[in-house]
Amino acid sequence: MNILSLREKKAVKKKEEILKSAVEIMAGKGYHAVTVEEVASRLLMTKGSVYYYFNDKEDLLYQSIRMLMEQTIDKIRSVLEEEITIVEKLKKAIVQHTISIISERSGFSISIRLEQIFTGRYLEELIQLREEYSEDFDTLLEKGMEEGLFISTNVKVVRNLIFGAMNGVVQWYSQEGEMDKKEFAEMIANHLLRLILKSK
Amino acid sequence: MNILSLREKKAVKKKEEILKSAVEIMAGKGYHAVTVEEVASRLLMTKGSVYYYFNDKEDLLYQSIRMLMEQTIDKIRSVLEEEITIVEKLKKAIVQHTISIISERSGFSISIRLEQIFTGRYLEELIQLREEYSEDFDTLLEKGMEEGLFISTNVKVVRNLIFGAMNGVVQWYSQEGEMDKKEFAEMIANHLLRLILKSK
Amino acid sequence: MNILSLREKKAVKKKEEILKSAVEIMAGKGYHAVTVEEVASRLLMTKGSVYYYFNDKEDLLYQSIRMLMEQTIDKIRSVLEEEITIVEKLKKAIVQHTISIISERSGFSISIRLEQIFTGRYLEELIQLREEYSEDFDTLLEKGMEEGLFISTNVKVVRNLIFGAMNGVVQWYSQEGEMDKKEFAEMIANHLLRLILKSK
Amino acid sequence: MNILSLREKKAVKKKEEILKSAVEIMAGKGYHAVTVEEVASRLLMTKGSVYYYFNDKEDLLYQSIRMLMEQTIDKIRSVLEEEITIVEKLKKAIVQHTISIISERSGFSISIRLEQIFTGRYLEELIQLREEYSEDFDTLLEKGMEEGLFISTNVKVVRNLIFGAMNGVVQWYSQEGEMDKKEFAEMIANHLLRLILKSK
DNA sequence: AATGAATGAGCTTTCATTCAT
DNA sequence: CATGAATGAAAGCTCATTCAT
Repeated sequence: MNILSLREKKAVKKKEEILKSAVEIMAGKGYHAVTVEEVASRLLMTKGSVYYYFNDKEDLLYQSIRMLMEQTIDKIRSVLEEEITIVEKLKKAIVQHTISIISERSGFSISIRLEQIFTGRYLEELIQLREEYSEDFDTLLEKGMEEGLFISTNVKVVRNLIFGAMNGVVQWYSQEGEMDKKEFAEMIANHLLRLILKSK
Repeated sequence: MNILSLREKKAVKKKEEILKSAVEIMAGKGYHAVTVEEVASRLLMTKGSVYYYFNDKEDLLYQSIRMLMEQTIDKIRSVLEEEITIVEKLKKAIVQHTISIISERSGFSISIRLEQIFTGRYLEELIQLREEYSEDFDTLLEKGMEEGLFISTNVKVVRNLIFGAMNGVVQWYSQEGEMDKKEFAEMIANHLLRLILKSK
Repeated sequence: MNILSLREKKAVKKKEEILKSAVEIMAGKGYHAVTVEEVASRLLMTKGSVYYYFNDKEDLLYQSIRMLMEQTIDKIRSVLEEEITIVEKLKKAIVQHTISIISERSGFSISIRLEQIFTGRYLEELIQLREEYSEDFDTLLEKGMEEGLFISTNVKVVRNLIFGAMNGVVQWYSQEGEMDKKEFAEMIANHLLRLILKSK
Repeated sequence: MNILSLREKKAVKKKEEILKSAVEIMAGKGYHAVTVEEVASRLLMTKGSVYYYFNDKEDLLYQSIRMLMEQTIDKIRSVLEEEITIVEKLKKAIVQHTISIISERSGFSISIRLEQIFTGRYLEELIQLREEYSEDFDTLLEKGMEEGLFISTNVKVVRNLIFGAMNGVVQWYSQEGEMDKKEFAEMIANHLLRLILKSK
C-alpha cells in the first residue's frame, strides 16, 4: 500500500503546498479574499499551474477545507480512544479543538457557512464531514449523561453552544497577550465544562 | 436640533431603506454577496442613486453594520436600566441578543471579522462600537461578581465565550424545528448562565 | 404602439450596432473568432459596455443570428405574398435568399451547426426559427407539386438540397469576378429550378 | 522506396491514430472543439506525445484534413477510371462523395472555410488539393457537355452547386430516419443529376 | 519516445465607480 | 435627484506550447 513513485510523491506534496497556501490566505483574510493568483504567487507559481492540480477554485477551496476538517477530526478521535474518564475526554476534546483553532485556525472550517461558498457534491460532502464531527461530540455528551456526570438536556443544543464558543475564540485570542496556547485552551475548556457538568 | 426640512426627512428615509436592503442581502446570502446593483434593484432604484446617498460601497456597508449594532446596543441598554436583579438582567440581555440574531440576524454584525471588510476610519469606529457593546456586558458581569452572584473569573473571557455561543446560534437555529423564538432564546440563556452563575 | 423615448431609441440603436459588429466579424472570420473585445473595439467601446446590453456572449451571438434569420424570413415571406405564379415565387425566393447570403452573408445563419454553438433556450428558439423558414419553402414546393408544375418527390430532400447549394454559394461567389449580385443570383436560381421543375 | 524500419512503421501508425482521433472529434463536435488534450486522451496518451509527432496544432489539423481529402479524392479517381458511361461516372462520383460525407463525415473537409483555420503554406496546400478535386469533377462535366449529354453551361457554377448540395447533406441526413446510406446517396445523386442532365 | 509539469497569453465575466443629462 | 450608460480593473478559466527528465 501507498506505493507512490517519486513523481507521484512530488505531486502530492505540491498539492499540499497549494492547499496550505490557500489555507493561509483564508485564515488571514477570509475565503473571499482568496484568489487563485495569490495562492499561486505565494509559491512562486503561476495561476495556470494551480489549475493543473485542481479543477477549479471551488475544488481548491473544497480540498483545503476538507484537509483542515479531517485533521481536526483525527485529533478528536484519538482523544476519544484514550483510556480516560468521560469528563477528561470532553475536556481534552475541547482543548484540542481550541488549539486547532488558534494555531492553524482550522476552526473556521467547522463554523463556516458552507452553503454560502460551496455547491453540489462539494457542499454535501463537507456537510457530511461536519456532521460526523458533531456526532463524535454528541456521543461523548450522551455517554456522560447516561453515567450521570452531565446534566440531562438536549445534546445538540449544548454541543452547538460549545462549538460556537470555541469557534468564536479565533476572533479574540490574539488580543489576550499571546498566552500560552495550551494553557489558554485549558482555561477555555474549564469554563465550557460548566455548561454540562453537574454541579455538586 | 432635529429640525429637518421635508426634503431632508425624505432623504433620511431613503437612506434607511437602502440600509435595510443591504442588511437583508447580508443576512440572506452573506457579506460578499452584496452588490450595489442588488441593493438598488430591491428598491426599484438604480445603482447610480445609491451613490447619491453613500460615498461608496464601504460606506454603505459601514452604515448598515453601524445601524444594526446600534439597534442591538439600544435594546441591551434598556434592559440594563430595568429594575430587576443582576441575574435577571444578564438573562434578559442574552435573550434579547439571541432574538436579535435569529430574527434580524443582526448578530453577525457583532461577530463579523470587521478587519476583513473595513479599513481606516470605518474600521476604527465599528471596533469602537463593538467595544462599547462589550463593555456593557462586562459591567454587568463585574457587578455580579462583586455581589457574589457570579463566579470570580476573567470577565473578558467569559463575555467572549458567551458572545461566541450566542452568535453561533445563527448557524443552527433553523434546524431546530422553528421553535418559538422567545422560548428558544430563553433556553439558550438558561444554558449560558451556567457559565457564570455560582452553583449552590 | 412603438412609443419609445429618445433614450430608448438610442439604446435600441446601440444594440443594433453591436449586433452588426458581431455579424461582421462572424461573416469575416467565423463565429469562433468573435471575441467580445473585438465586437466592442470596432465601435470604439469597451468590453464592459457590451455587457451592459447583453447578458453574455451567447446572448449576443443568439441575437445576432436571430436578427439575420428574421431579416431573411421577412424577405422570403413578402415574396410569397406577391401575386405571381408558383414558379416565379420559388425563383424569387431563391434569388432573394442567394442575395442575402452573398451580400449580408446571412445565409450562414441558416446553414450553421447551431448545436455546436448554442445551448438551452437559445438553441431551441433558433432551431424553431430555422424550421419556420424551412416550412415556408416546403409549402411552396408542395403547392407546385399539387399543381403539377413540379416533379412529385420528397419535399424535404429537395428543399435541403436547394438550401445546401444556396448556402454553399457564400464560399465561392467572390471568386466569380464579382458579377452583379442580382444577375448572379438569378443564374443560380435558374440552375436550381431544374431540380424540381418538370421538364417539358 | 517505402522501406521503413520497424520503428518508422510504428511511428507512421501512431501518427495515423492521432489523425483519426482528431477527425473523430471534428466530425462530432466541430472544428473548434478539437483540443490537443482530447485528441491525446482518446488514445490514452498525453498532450506532450502529440507534439512529438506534430509540430503544432495547425499541423495536426492540416494533416487530418489532408488525409480526409486524399481519401475522398482517391475514391473519386477510381470511379473515373472505371469503364462506364460519363453519366454513370458522375452519378457514382456523387454517390461516393455523399457516402463519404455521411459516414466518415469527411465532406466537411471539402466544404470547410479553410481560410478561417489555416495560414501560410498549410492553407495553400489544402486549397491546392481542393482544387485538384474540383478539377476532377470539372473534367467529367466538360466531357459530358462535349458529348452532348449535359446541358451546356458554366462548369464551375454547376460543380459548386453540386458540392454545396452534397456537403449540406451532413446537416440533415440523420433526421431522415437513418435510411440505408447507399440508397440515400443514390437518391441524392438522382436528384442532383437533374442539374446537369439534358432533359429529353 | 513519452510524460508530467509549468507557463502565459487570451478570453469571458463581474462589479464598483463615474458622469453627463 | 435620478438614471442610463460607460469604463476599467480584476478575477476565473482554458489551452497551445515548451521542456527537463
